[in-house]
Amino acid sequence: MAVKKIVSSAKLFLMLRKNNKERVGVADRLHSAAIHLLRYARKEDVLSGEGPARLSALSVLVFGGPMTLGQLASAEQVKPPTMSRIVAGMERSGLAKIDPDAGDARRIRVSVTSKGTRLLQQARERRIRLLAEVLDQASGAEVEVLREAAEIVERAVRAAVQK
Amino acid sequence: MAVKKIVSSAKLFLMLRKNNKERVGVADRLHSAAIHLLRYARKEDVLSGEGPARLSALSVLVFGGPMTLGQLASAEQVKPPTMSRIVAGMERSGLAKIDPDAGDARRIRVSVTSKGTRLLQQARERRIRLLAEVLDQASGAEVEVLREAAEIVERAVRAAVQK
DNA sequence: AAATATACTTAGCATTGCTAACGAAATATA
DNA sequence: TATATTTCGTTAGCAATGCTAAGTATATTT
Repeated sequence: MAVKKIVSSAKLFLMLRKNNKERVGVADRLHSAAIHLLRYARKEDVLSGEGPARLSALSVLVFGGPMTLGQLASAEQVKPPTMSRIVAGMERSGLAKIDPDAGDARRIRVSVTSKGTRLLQQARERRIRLLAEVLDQASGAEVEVLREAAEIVERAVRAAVQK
Repeated sequence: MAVKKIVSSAKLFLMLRKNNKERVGVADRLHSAAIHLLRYARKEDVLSGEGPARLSALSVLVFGGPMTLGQLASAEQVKPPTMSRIVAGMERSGLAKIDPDAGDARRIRVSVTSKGTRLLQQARERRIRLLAEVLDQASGAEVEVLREAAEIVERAVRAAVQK
């Protein structure tokens, strides 16, 4: 089968030999599951009238508080020119506002507006409601497994990014 | 999931919290974890020289076999014009080839080339290797939780999409 | 045979990613 | 102090990827 052919390529074969068999297989499945989950969830985002990059940046601002453009770019793992345009778009839409930085005139301070907070809240509700409906397929025990898995992934990724 | 659409999103959110607090909370965490996981993994994809949409479509072709453009668009949850351009790009890059459908001259049959298979293998290796490194943060028991979680998510999303 | 439906393409728009090149401000160094 | 370097953000321009509207060609239905 095609799956077997793919996984047995040279470098992955080495990893299998290193006792990492379980981790590689899980990484593969996890990757696939995350893709399918988000692809399904993003259907709802269209309703907000804003693109995915703006919604994601808005989320960082709402939960992380005001920050400079560079910090926002770094948080979103995007280059400064890209974030510059995303912030400009959010400002045009009235979702964020820009203020000069107190101590450094090169920097700008980006913060979310009340409209931005409202819009993000609605978008989050829609996505999460949709995913919660998906989880109706799962038993209580399975939901508990998913809760633990989400925490494990968050912790591991946070450690990897920081490294 | 019988939910009246007349209810405002705020009230609906409260309803869900009341009736289904656990699932909504898990949906939220799962959503966030999936975003962070994929954002981290996509760093590696740049090395392939192809964009995410082409890599993803290529993956569908490799694992699902040759199919029409419409089937591919449906599998990727994208509209036909979008897939039309993605397929054209894959053909220009020599990753896929296009043949006329035997029984219906309106359709085109898209299949992966050996170059496409090779490129996908390499991209998969990079992503999965990176994620497997991330999983080094996790214990054996945690990896097992993740394996189960991936299966649960795949099953639930597949059911939801089909519905 | 004619009308309708389906499959795909083309054209045109917006968003989002990048690099290169620029300006302004802060910091380091001579 | 004066100059050089570094840092922060923007502008310009390219490519990819999402969409809708509209067109073409082929199948299907009436």
